Amino acid sequence: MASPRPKGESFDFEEAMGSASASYSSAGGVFGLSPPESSPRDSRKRRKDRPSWVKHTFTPHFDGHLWRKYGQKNIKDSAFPRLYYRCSYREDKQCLASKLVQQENNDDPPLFRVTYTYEHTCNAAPVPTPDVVAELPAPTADSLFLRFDSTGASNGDRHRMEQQRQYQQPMAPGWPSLMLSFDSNSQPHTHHAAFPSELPPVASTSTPFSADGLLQAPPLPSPAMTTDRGGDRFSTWDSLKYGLNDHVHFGDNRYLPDNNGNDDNY
DNA sequence: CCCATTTGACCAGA
DNA sequence: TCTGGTCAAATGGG
Repeated sequence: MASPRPKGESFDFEEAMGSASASYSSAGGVFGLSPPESSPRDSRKRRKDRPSWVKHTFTPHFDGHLWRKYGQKNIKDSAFPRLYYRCSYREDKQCLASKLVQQENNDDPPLFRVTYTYEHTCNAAPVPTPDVVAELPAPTADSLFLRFDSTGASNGDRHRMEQQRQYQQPMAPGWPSLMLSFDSNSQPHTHHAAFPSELPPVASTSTPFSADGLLQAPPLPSPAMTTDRGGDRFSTWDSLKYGLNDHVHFGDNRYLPDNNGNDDNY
C-alpha cells in the first residue's frame, strides 16, 4: 500500500527548497496505515489517523496531479469556502490522496492553504503541468507574473476523460488565467514565493520536483514544453532557468501562521 | 451520452 | 451541539 516512508525523507524536499513550508499536522503521527476502506460509509471515520500536511500556495490546483472536486463548504472562521478534492484515480487505482483548498486572503494573487491527505498511491500523475508564461512588466522586474495556461494539457491519462480535463479553476472573475506574482515588497511579514510544486512528501523515487532539478534542468518528461506557441511562451522550468530565481526565493513561502499561536486548528 | 461539478444532506468528531 | 468532511443525486458542459 502506501509506503511507510520515514518522515525525515519527506521533508527533504521542502528543506531543499529553502525552508520547510509544510507544516505537518499528523494528528496521530501515523503514516500510511489503515487503509480506510471497509464500507463506503466507513471511510469517513478515523479522521485523526490520516496523515496530512499543509502547504500554502498561489496555485493550489497545479501540483502535478489530477484532482476531482467532490465537495465545497463554507467554513465558520473563514470568509472563503473550502474546496474538497480527491485523486481522480481514486477508484481506478485505490488512490486515497485528497486535498482541501482554502483561500486565505484577498491579495492580488490570493493565497491558498492546501491540506493534503494521504499520499498518492496511484503512481500515475504524468504531471500535467500547464504552460507557464513569464512576463516581466518592467525592467526592474520587481514583480513578475507567471501565467498558467492549460493549452499544454496532458497526455498521460487518456483513460476516460480525454474530452474534458480542462483545469477546473474557480478563478476569480477577473482572472483570465492564473497568475503568480513574485513580489519582495508587498509582503511585509513574509515575502512568499509562489511555485507550482506543492507536492506531498512523497518518496524521491520519482519526485518530479527537486530543488536541484528545478533550478538546473527539468527532470520531467517535459510536460508542457510546447514552445511552439510563440516566442514568449516558456514552460515553467524554462522560465525558472532563465534567471527567475535571481529574484525569487523559492520555497520561501514559509508561512507558519501560528508562529505565535493561533489560527491553524489542525 | 458521458463525466465532472454543484449542492444539500448526512454523519463523525470535538 | 456545532463544525467540518463526505456522500450522492441533480445539473450542466463537452
